[in-house]
Formats: sequence, C-alpha cells, structure tokens
Amino acid sequence: MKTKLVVILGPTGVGKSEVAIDSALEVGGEVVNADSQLVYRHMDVGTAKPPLAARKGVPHHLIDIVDPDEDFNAARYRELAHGAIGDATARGKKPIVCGGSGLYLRALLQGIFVGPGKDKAIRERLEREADASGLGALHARLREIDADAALRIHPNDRHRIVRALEVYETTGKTITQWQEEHGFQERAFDVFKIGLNRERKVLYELIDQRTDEMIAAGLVAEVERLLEQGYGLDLPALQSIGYRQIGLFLRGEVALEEAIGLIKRDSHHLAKRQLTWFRADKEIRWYDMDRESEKIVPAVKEFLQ
RNA sequence: GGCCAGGUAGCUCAGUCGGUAGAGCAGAGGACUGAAAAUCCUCGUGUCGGCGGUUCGAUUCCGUCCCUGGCCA
Repeated sequence: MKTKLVVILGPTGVGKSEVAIDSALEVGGEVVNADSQLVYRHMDVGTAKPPLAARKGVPHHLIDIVDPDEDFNAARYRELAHGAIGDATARGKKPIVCGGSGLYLRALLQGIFVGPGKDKAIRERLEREADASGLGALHARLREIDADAALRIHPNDRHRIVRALEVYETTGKTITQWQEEHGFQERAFDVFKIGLNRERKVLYELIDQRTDEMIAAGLVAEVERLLEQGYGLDLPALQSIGYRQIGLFLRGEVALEEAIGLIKRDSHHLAKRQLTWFRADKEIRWYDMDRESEKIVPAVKEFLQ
C-alpha cells in the first residue's frame, strides 16, 4: 500500500497555508512545505511564512531548514520531503503537502533524474562565456551535442542552456538522455491533489493587500537585516519576489512606492505562472476559494478514510 | 476671459508630408527535470475628444465646441 498523500497547491496568496492547517487539525496531520522560498531561514515576512501562532500547533516540516546562502534545489527538496513524509507517517500522522512550487511538487511526486548537481566552476565559466560570446554561441554548442535539447530550450533561456551544458560537461551524457531515462515515472504515493484558485481579479487584490501588509510588518527591515548578516542581494534566495525589489530600493535605484508596485506586479506574474503550470496537471481537483472552500476539509477526510 | 501646449490601446506615449495606426507597461495564454518566487516564449481594432467643413478619401488640413495642464489677466 502506498502512503496516502494530500497535496494542497495553488497560486501565491490564494490561501493554501490556512487550508492545510485546518485540514491537518481535522485529520491528525502534519504540514510538509512545498514552497521553494519557505525553506530559507531569516526570510519570514517576504515569503509570507505562516507564523507560529497561525500554525495552531500543527507541526510544519521543511520550513527554515537552510540559510539564504546555501544551495537548495528540487532534488534536495525531494529527498528531504520523502524523509519528512516517512517520519510523519511512522508516527501515525497524516502528511499534508502544501506549496506552490510546481517543480518541487513534481520532483516529490514523480521523482527527478538522479544526475549531477550544480557544478559551480563550470556554471561560472559558462556564464562568463555567455557574457563574452553571447548566449547564441552556447546554444549553438548545445545544438551540436544535444540537438533535441536545443530544440526544446529557447536560445534566450540562459538558465536551461547553461544547465544542459553543465550536465553534459560533468557526465559526458546529454541532459536529454538523463531525462529520457528517468521520465518522471515514479509514483511513490497515493496522491490527492487539491488545487486552490479564485477569481483572478480577487486573487490579485489579495496579493496587493498582502504586499502592503508585508511592508507594514517590516519587510524593509527584514531585508536590511539579511544584508547586515552578510547575505548578498545577488543570492538566488534574495532574488525572489519581495527581496529583489526591496533590494533595488535599498540601493537607491527606485523609490519605496515604486518597489512596492513592482512586488505586486511580479507577484501577479508569479501567480499566473503557477496557474499555467498547475493547469497542465489533469490530476488536480480544483476548488474555488470564493465559493467552495468549505468543501475541502471534508474531501480530505474522505480521501484519508 | 486671452495666449500656449495637449487630448491616439486599461496606463505612459510615438506616429500618419491626407489612403482608418504602433511601442513600452498593464493584461491574457504558453513552456518548464538540481537557481523554479528562477529562466524563457507568444498575443496589440482602438468612435486616433465631439460636431461640422474641404477632399474620391480626414485620426492627419480648416472651423467650432468640450476637456486637461501651463502662463497671462
């Protein structure tokens, strides 16, 4: 018998955390985070990390597990999440996965190819080459070694071009080979995917409201504190929404009001991208938070019976 | 009240030496295998302020009215 796993997903700001906590309270569950930013310590306000009081005594896993300058990624997330789910289950608790990072969820539920990790030296060299000779040159090289990948990866998609070349350089095997051998074939759990959504306009209004609340709650001070602790604005963690824009403000490049507007805009874009990702997943059972949020907890209970 | 500058896409604006118009942003859709809150792709018809006039044809020229901003009274 596979472990039954409830997954609560959806765009940022839709109200996932609360639903997960309420569900956990009803079924004796523990929350397993599936959000790429909540893993970082010292980043609370800008990530809308559920405060202890809001967790209502429900244990949360995979929150505050790495420092902002530590490498973190989908593969590592997958390992840790499997561990957390296993632990909770062993204690007789129901794991409730909650988060909006599509790739992390896919890595958890379907696996991810076990290949080479980030190779800092190679990646930096490739970045330098991209700056010097242009991305086109790197894409052309990718076409030579892995034509399929070159077709799938757009010539402007810097991250993916670099990653594909990195995989080939470190293993001598193309990323296409790695991916095809794996193919997201794992099915370790018996999953109930619950998608939360609501009218787009309302979602954006809630995001805007939450952004103003973050500012009131001291987002600027949080970023200043991170900088004082020695974490640079160029770290991937600090390039995320909220931190990136406040960074611009602190460097004097934009006014605070402008930075706030950028956070709102970029959060809208994020929500839209998350929805695009999740829409493609036909296994998700969607709930409209404006109209049927009260149906979710009963559905969770029924699934876990 | 007079003079000047404007009124073009949801917003900011470009443009048409007269042949009904296009950028950025917003917005929408999509991709996504170790940075993923990242990275990337696609999508632009709107009484060109209103009404007249000139013209084969006006958003473009002319008149007039309305609105906005500035200066002068």
